[in-house]
Amino acid sequence: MDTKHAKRLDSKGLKKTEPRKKVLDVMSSTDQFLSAEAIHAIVDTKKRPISLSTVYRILETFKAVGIVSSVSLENAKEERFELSHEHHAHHLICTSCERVIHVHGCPLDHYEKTLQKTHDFTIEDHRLDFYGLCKTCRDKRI
Amino acid sequence: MDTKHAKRLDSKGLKKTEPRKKVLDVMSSTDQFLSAEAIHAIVDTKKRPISLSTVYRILETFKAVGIVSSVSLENAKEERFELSHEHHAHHLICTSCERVIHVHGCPLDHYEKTLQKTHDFTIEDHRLDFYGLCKTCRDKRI
DNA sequence: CTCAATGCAAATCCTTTGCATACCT
DNA sequence: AGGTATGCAAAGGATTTGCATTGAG
Repeated sequence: MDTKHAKRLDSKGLKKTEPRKKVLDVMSSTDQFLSAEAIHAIVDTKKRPISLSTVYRILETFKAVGIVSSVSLENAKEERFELSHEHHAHHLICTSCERVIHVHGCPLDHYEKTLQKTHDFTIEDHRLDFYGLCKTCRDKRI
Repeated sequence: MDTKHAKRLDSKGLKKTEPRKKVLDVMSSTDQFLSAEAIHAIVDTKKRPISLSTVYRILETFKAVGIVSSVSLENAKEERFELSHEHHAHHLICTSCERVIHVHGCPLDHYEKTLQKTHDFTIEDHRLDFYGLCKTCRDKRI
C-alpha cells in the first residue's frame, strides 16, 4: 500500500512526506466523502499526529494535481474530499446518514452533446448526484 | 411587481416587511445564482439599506418555506440562492464568468428508476449541473 | 545543504446569534 | 398591544496564512 502511495506522489512530482502518506492512507481506506476535519481525526489516532492546517494544505495540493476531488454536499457547510477515480462516477447520497453509493456509467453523453449545440456552451464536466434515503435509513423510519 | 411579492409572502403566512420585499425584488430581477453578500450589495443601493444578517435571516426563512433554493457551486465557498422554479431545472455553469444558463426538461426519469431498483435507494431529488465555458468566455480565450 | 513542507497561532471569510428596538397585523 | 422581524455587534465554524522550524532529495 505504501508503495502505491509513494508512486502516486512520485508521479506528480510531490515529495513523499509522512503527512501526505498518512492522508492517502486514510482516504484510500474508504469510498466515502471525508471532510478535512474527519481526515485529521482519523489520521490523528496513528502515531505522530499531523496538524489540521497541514491536512488542508495537503488536500489543496492533491486537488491541484488531481489526486483528490472535492464536493460540497447539500446542507453541509464544509467541503468533502475523495480520491479521484479514473472513471467518472455519479452518487447516491443518503440525506439521513450521508453515506455515499458510487454509480459508474453515465447516461448523459447524448444529452450533453445536444446541450452543447443548443446553448453554444462548451461542457467540460458535469456533476450528477441523487439525494434520498438508503435502505438502512428508510427502514429505520417510523 | 410589488403585488406579486406581497402575494408570495402572504401565501406562506409571512409578514410583508420592507426588507423581505427588497430581497424578492433583487432576486426576481435575475436568473443568476446570488450570494447573500451579492443580494445585500444590490439591495443596498436602493433607499434604506438592510443589514447583512437580515439578508441571511430572510434567505433562511425563504428557503424553509420554499420561496428560494440554494446551491453550492464548485470552487465557491459561499452559498448561492435563486428563487425556486416551479419546474425542475438543470444548469450550465460557466467556470470563467460563473454565469448560469437554465435548462428545462430532464433526461433522467428512466435512469432514476433503474438506480432506485439496482441500489435499493429511494431517490427524492437530484442535482445535475454542467460546468464549462459559455460562448462569450470561450471566444475570449487565446 | 537547500528549498519545500510542516506546526502553531493568529487572521480571515462566511454565517449565525443575542439582545434591544422597530414594525407588521 | 403583542409578537415577530430587524439592526448591530459579537460569536462561531471552516479555512487560510505568516513565520519559525523540520525534513526530503
